[in-house]
Amino acid sequence: MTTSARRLSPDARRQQILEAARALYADRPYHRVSTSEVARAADVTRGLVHHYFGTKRALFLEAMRSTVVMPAGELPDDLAAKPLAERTRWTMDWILEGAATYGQGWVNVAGAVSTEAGSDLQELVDEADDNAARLVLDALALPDEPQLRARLRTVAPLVKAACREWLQRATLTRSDVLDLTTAAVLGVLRTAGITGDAPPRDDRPLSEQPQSPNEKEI
Amino acid sequence: MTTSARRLSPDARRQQILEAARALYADRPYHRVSTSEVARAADVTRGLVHHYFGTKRALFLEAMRSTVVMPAGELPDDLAAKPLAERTRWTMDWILEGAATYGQGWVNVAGAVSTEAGSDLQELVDEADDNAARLVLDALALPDEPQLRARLRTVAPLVKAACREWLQRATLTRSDVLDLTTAAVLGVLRTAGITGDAPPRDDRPLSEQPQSPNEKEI
DNA sequence: CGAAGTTATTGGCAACCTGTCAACAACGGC
DNA sequence: GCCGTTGTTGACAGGTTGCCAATAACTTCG
Repeated sequence: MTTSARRLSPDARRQQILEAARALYADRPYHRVSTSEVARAADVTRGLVHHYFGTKRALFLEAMRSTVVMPAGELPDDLAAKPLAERTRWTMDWILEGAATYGQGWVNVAGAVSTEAGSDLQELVDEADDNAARLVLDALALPDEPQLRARLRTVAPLVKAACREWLQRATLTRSDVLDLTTAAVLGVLRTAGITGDAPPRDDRPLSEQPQSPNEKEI
Repeated sequence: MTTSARRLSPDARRQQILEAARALYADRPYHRVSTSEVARAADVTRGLVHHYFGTKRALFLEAMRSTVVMPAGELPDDLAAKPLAERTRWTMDWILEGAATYGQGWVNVAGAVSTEAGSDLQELVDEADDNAARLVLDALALPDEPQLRARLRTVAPLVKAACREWLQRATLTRSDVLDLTTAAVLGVLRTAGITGDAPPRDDRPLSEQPQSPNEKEI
């Protein structure tokens, strides 16, 4: 309840409004929170909200950005020598730890509905997933090749879905999710020729699998 | 331009309006399509739209439901005898085939942004993912246990993300996605103790993996 | 210390949107 | 052809967004 009848530094005001918006969007979706409400919650005029953020959508996006990004803690770096499987498991455990504490927002924001391809929200979530992928690559001491990162990006939504099954539906336990996500990451990495403890020579586990039914390229 | 000045059967009108809504929502998000526009596109009055669907949100959800559901084609059932890995690969290939043709909508609808936990859209997407999971279980001739289905539900968003990487970003090829999703499904199944009857080159299961760092139950 | 300049903040205006309802008119049955 | 049924319309009320000129708070300078 900061007394806010008077003048404030632009940064402070922005922050104050953003905080109010975050709180409101935390339990109601976009189209059910009006700028008037945000303004009232921040104890300012509606005009001021538009003065700082221009449009309601911009405010929403900026409010979301802070909850979507993975909370970057520091992971133990003493596991550089351990085998890939173990490193992966540690990393996933570390991510789950973050999801359980900070990640209410990160888990809930599962993606974007936006048949429109270049949606603003889609971009935001994609950015967050890309960050998560890069983060995992770094934790596993793997090279940051774009193709490899693309593969890991696809795992991010799986992790989020698994966390929802665990935290919201309680259909899976924490160790279930740990097993699940670890297996997924390792499986995906293996398709990129990364098997960890095996020598860098790609032993192509999928190569000996049956031919695809309708194998059209691209 | 169907002449629609005159009376129509309720079903026909509903369908007509729904189609118009689908077309509009196909390239613009919810909050940027007004009911007036839908009405104009359907060549009816705005009042009629509300008469049939009550609220704009209801119209939106009903329009989405048709694009979110996986197009259920028939899969070849002559692979009952083949090993699990091959069955999985066939199934994923079949899903990718559907995604490439019908699934523009299914792929784009990646999830729901809705910090609000019980969002209507979230429910819709969850329902679709659950259907997909059940579908895969059926294709793989696996028992439909709730726990197993929960695990497979988490793979659905990964498949969608992979399809987006393939179809929209072109960062992965079709066979990349096929490898990726197959590996993910197999990995996830393995965590449920399903290794495929025969021991198929099951190199390193999770059993001999290192203990979890902070293994807190639930 | 007072005046002038900055600029954060306000209040209200205009356009739009959603949801509702009574009135109208097209169609089918008798 | 008349009449009841019902698909369809037009308009009204409340609420929302975006914008802008006016105002007032704070700072700086003479």
